[in-house]
This record gives sequence, structure tokens and C-alpha cells, in this order.
Amino acid sequence: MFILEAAERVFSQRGYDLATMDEIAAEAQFSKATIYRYFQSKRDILTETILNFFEDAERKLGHILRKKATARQKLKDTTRFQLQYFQQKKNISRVFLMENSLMKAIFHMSPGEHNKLSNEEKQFLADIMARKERFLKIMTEIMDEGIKNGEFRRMDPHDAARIFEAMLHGFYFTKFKDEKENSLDSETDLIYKFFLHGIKKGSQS
Amino acid sequence: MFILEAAERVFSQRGYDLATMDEIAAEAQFSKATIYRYFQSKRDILTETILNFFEDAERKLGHILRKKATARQKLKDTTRFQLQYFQQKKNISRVFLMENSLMKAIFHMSPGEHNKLSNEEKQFLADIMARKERFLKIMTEIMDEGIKNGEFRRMDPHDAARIFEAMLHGFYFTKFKDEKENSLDSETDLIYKFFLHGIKKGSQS
Amino acid sequence: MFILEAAERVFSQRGYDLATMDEIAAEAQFSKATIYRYFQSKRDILTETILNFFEDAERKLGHILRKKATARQKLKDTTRFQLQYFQQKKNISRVFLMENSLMKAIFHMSPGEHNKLSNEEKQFLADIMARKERFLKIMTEIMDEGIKNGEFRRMDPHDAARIFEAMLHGFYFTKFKDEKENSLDSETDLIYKFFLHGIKKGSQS
Amino acid sequence: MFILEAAERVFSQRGYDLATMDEIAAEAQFSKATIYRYFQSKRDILTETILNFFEDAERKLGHILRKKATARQKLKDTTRFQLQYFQQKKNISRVFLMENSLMKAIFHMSPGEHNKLSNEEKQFLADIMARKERFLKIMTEIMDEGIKNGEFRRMDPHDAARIFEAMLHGFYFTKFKDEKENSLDSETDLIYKFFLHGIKKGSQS
DNA sequence: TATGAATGAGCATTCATTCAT
DNA sequence: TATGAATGAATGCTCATTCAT
Repeated sequence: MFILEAAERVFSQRGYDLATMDEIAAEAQFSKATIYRYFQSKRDILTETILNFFEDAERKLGHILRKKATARQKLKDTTRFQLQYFQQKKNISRVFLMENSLMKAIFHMSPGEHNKLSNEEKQFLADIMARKERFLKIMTEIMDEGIKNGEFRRMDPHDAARIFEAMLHGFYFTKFKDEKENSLDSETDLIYKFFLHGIKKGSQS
Repeated sequence: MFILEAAERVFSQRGYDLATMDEIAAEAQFSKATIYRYFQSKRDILTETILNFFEDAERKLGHILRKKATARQKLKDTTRFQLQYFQQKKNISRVFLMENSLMKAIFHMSPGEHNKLSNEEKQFLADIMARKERFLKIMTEIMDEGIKNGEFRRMDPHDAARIFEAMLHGFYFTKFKDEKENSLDSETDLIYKFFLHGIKKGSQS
Repeated sequence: MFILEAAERVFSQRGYDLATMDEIAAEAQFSKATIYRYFQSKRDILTETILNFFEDAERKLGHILRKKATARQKLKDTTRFQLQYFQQKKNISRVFLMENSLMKAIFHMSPGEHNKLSNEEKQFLADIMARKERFLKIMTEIMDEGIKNGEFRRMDPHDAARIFEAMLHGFYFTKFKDEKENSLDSETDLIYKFFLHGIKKGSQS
Repeated sequence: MFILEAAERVFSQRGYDLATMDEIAAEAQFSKATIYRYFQSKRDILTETILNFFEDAERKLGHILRKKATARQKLKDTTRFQLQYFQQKKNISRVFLMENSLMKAIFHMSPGEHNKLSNEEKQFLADIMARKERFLKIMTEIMDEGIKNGEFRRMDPHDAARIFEAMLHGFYFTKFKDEKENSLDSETDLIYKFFLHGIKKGSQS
């Protein structure tokens, strides 16, 4: 659907709040009314956009996991893939990962306030969290594999997966876009190595 | 200035876009008009807020650096401090680190478009980047210290600092607020260890 | 025409302003475009609906008039019929009798402004007024009959008809729909008696 | 408050649905934003307008009731007052008495659906119904007085009051505005007489 | 004949900002 | 210094109507 692609572009560049339906419509080269024939609301468009993004990423990550390769190789491939995927879909990843107005609901909500959300919203949040969890699970499996076959040290694979994801996301969102984008390869290498070896002396075999 | 504190609270809870001048004024217990006597615009308030935040954090980080301790200890203290500081000022850190509408200017701007920014904005952005760099420099010094005294392996200390910051930020912003907040200590430990040892087998001495 | 019936249902439940062409189309199980093949505009549909309503009511009233019965009996039958007819077609009667947006043209229009109406609209208004007048004429005939044969006192039969209609309409539109709907019979009785005897002492023979 | 007066004028001429905030603002010679400083919503404005109308009318009716006069005289005065008041405030009476979009809630709502209304709306409806009932009560008292002192025949005074109100409202809303407005006196007379004597022969003493 | 797709013109509401006092 | 009042410019969303097929 062209509309979703247009929306993705606009959300990316402007963020959810600042993006206007007028802009999305203009980008999609449709009238606003037409947009509303296909989506019920701005929020709805964001929802679909994010879900799309996730589904796509999950599918692709799955491919890597199923390859025959050492856990290390998979980890490296994964690193590379995510860096590149975030870069390519930078816009929507950013929206998804930290869009305030939406995520506010998730992030800034004391447990007791969860009721304030509409059922639809709860459904959506549950959906997102489930997908995030599945995403994490894939990474956890790689860690587990590596531990079992002796490539990685004994550790909680889920913790390792979390830290790894944190590092990736942090790396991505920390860097200023203006920075002369280092090659994907060198960035992959940087992260992969640090994550593998740590910084302690003697760690590096 | 009370206004800035009030603004920090509001920005934190609502995000820059969703925060309204009415809310800020109400929180500051002043009239909107009064707010405008002290600040030129909403953007201006954000600017000051962020600068404050940075200055404060930098000062505190500096204390840690100047203590007599091993680099490892400093790293651990730093980890702990940042986790706790982000937590305490969670809102404003979030606003600062990734507030779309503002950061958009930084992040989503192709080199050629830099002219679109007003001089004021350029000044502000330069200011922020400089502070971020100073922040990173402090971390770099810790890394350097550790490398020189043999605590850490030989590596680019600036890269290490970047990766470390990425990990911290990513960790913080990755976690869903609802998660039963693990103790600061255990979180500190988790991050510190992974960063120190990496995941490779045999890395852990 | 099925469309008109569907429209009548929708106008009834939602009122002219709130009724949307989408609703009418859905109710008629046609596409909006198809509706527009048969009617030029929403207004046009209302027009036809009202005219239908009137024609139907007039025909049925005529039957009562032509029956052989005392004027009193006819009056009572008329009362009953109108109460029941309004009830059955409650929606459209309401729309017709006082739908603001349309009737505005009639009701809230100083003599001088009459020109603002299109010829079509003028035609329509003239049509409606004529029908209303015919309606009233039927009632007037009943009054006249009763006066002439001594059932009713001497009075202006047209005035009597007007008052009667006013009472009926007022009664109908005054009652809140939630009210436990009294039986048609008892309502008929209530109105009929008051109109016949008035409230003065000694009036009731 | 000027805004309410302006709103009353606009609602009257255009009806609730068709009235736009732009129109109300223009009529009040304020900007829309200013209107919103004083009223929370369009609905809110209508609410206040109607409540005002009712309060005012009730107060004035009360005066008549408390005068020393025969019940008949009071009835006549009441008739006159209401005709004139409706005329003067024709606009808002119409809106109140039959505005579809609002009254829909009251009129077209099966008992079970009452929950769909917000608490505010329920409050408002309850308020209106209470006022309507009080209004009716005043009329009922006049009827009762007349019955007790022998001016009126024995009857249910509440029924009589209802029929009377129905007649008045029906009369008012039945008449086409274009009609050469008969003098208030002659209209008062017409209604009063019919209601007092009925149409039966011999009723007139 | 029938319709899915498309839209222009609006509408209620919000908000950063200004200004008279 | 402090503020209540006022507003221009948006913004998300709706709806009667048109048109290509």
C-alpha cells in the first residue's frame, strides 16, 4: 500500500506528533479524505506502519538464525543486519523505538494507570510487546546455541540478548546523523568485537 | 529558576510536543505571560532545560573521574551513576536523548540542509554537541587510564567510550517502564560485567 | 422505491443533519453512487420523503372523512389515526414537522429574504404548504360538519382545526420517548375529551 | 455574557448542527479561540443557553402564579406570557424543544441505551427534564387551584396541564413564520377560549 | 445500471504567542 | 513584575458529491 510507505516516510522525518495528515496525504499524493478511506485514524496508520516494520524485520532475522553457521557468525550477521536495517528504515525504527507520544503510553504509565488505555490500545501495546519479545527470543537462541557449543561463556542467554540489543539500539540512536557514516562493515566490526571480548585485559585471546 | 524546574517536570512527563505552555505555566504557578517574560519561546525553555541537565550531569561525572580509584571502579561507579541519573531524570534524559521534534534538526538533516537552521539554532546544536563530546571525553579518559595501567586491553579508548555509552543508553531506553525495576545494583552489575568481559568463552578470567 | 424507504428510516433515526449519505446507502444496500443516480442531492431525498409521507397521510385521512359517522366520531377517529400515524412514522413526522435545517428556510425567513431561495426550493415549499393546507382543510370540513349538525358549538371551523392540530402535534412532540407509552386508546381519549369539553366547570354535560 | 447571547442568536437561526463555531465567534465578535476560553465545547454552549432560557422562563412564570387572581385569569396570563416568550426567544425555544441532534438523545433512545450517554450528558438531560417537570408543575398548580375553587371542572390537573402545554407548543411550532402574525392578544384569546370551553355545543355557558 | 475510489470544503478544537493593563 | 484576555494558524477528521470504469 502506497499510503503506508508515504506515511513511513513522513513519520520518519517528522515524528508522529509533528507529522500531519496533510503531509502524509501530500506525500502519498492523495487527498486527506482518501487516506481516511483506508485508515481510521492517524494512530491507526502508525500502528500499521510499526507492525509492518516488525513483521518484516522478524522474518529477515529468522533467515539468519536458520542458516548453518557458528553462533559467532550468526551474531555478527545479526549485528550487521540490524545496523543496516535500522539505517534503511531509520525513520520508522526511531518512531517505533522511542516515539514519545505513543510510547509514553508504555513507558510512562504506572501499572495502576493501565486501565486508562482503550482496549484497542491495549491490544496494540500487547502486540508490540509480544513482537519485541519474539525478537529478543531469536537473539536469545543464538546466545544459547553459542553457550552450548562452547563458543560463548556460561551466562544467562536472555541477559546477553538484552545487553546486545541495548548496545545496538544505543549505538544507532546515539550517533548523530551528520557523522560521516562509517562503513557498515567497520561499525559491525566495532560492535561485534566489543560485545564478544569486552574490554578487560587478557580477554582477547 | 523555578520555571525551568517546572518545565523539566512537564517535558519529562509529556514530552516536548505534548507539553503545552499552559501546563508548564500551571506547574510553575505562574501565568503564561509571565513565562514569556523569562523565555522567548517554548523551544527556548527546552534549550535551557537540556543545557541545565547536561551541566549538572557533567559536573557530577567529573567528581567520579577525579576520585582515587582503579579505572574499573570508576567505570562501575560511572555505570551506576548514569543509570541512576537517567532514572531520576528519566524524563528529561529521554527528551534530551531523542526528543524527535528537536533532535530532528540534528538527526534528520542532510549536510546540505544545515543552512535552514537559524543562527540561534545552530548555536544551540553546536553547544549540545560540544557538551556531548565533553561527556564522552570524560568516559574516554577513564578508558585511557585503564588501558595505560593495564586494567583494560589495548583498544581505541574513544571507541570504547562510545560503545559504553551506547550500551547504557540503549539499556535504559530499551526497558519497558512497567518491568519490575531491578535494583540499581543488579543492573549496574549486569552492564558492567558484560562490558568488561564480553561474551566469549575464556574471556572471563 | 427502496431508496426512499431506507432514507425514511435513516432520517427518522438520525435526523436530516446527522444522517449521512453513507448511512442511507448502507441502509438501502446500494452504493452511494447509485443513490446519486436516482436523486440529485441529499436535500432532494428529503423532499421526496416528505412528499411521500404527506401524500400517504392525506389519503388515509380522506378515508375517515368519507365514512358515514357523526362529526364527533370522525374527530375521535382522526385523533386516533394521527397519534398512531405519527407514532409509526415518528421519525419522519418529526423531520417533517420541525427539521430545522430544512424548515429553517420556511420558518426563519423574513419576507424579504424569500428571493434567496432557488426556484426549485420555492416550488418545494409551495408544495408543502399546499399539502399542509389541504390537510388542515380536511379537518376543517369535519369541524364544519359538526357545527352544522349541531354537534359542535358555533365557531370558526378553521380556527378549531388549527387548534386541534396544534394540540395533537404538541402532544406528540412534547412527550419524552422514554415515558411509558400510554395506550393509544387512553391517549386518544385524553386529547379528544379535552378538546371536546374544555376545562371549564359545567362544560361537561 | 455576550457570547451566550450571540450563541443564542446563531443557534436559533441555524440550529445546533448547522451552527458553526465560526459563526458563533463572528456573531460574538470574538475569535474562536476566545470562545473556547469560556466554554469547553459547542455542546457546552448549547447547554448553558438552554439552561439560561429555562431559568428565566421559570422565574417569570412564577410571578404570574403568585399574583392574586382567579385561576382563569392566571391561565390567560400564562397563555399570553408563553406565546410572547416563545415568540421573543423563538430561536432558542425551538432549539430546546425539538433540536434533533441533542434531543435525539432523549427522544430516540430505548431505555436500555441510556448508558451510552456520558455522565455529563446524563446530568444535563436530568437537569432539563427536572426543569421541564417544574415548569409543568407550575401549570398543574394553576389547574388545581381552579378545580378547587370551582372555576374548572373536576379533572386530573396534571393531564390538563400537559394538554395545555401541548396546545401552546403545538400552536407555536405549527404556525409558519411567514404568516401575518396575528396580534398576541387575538392568539391568546383563541387558545384560551378553546382550551376553556372545548368545542362541544352547549359547553359555552 | 452500478460502484469503488477520490476529493474539496468544512468543522470542532488546540496551542504558542501577544498585548493592554 | 505579573497577568487575564485574545487570537492566527493549525490539525485530525467528516461528508456530500463526482467520476472513471
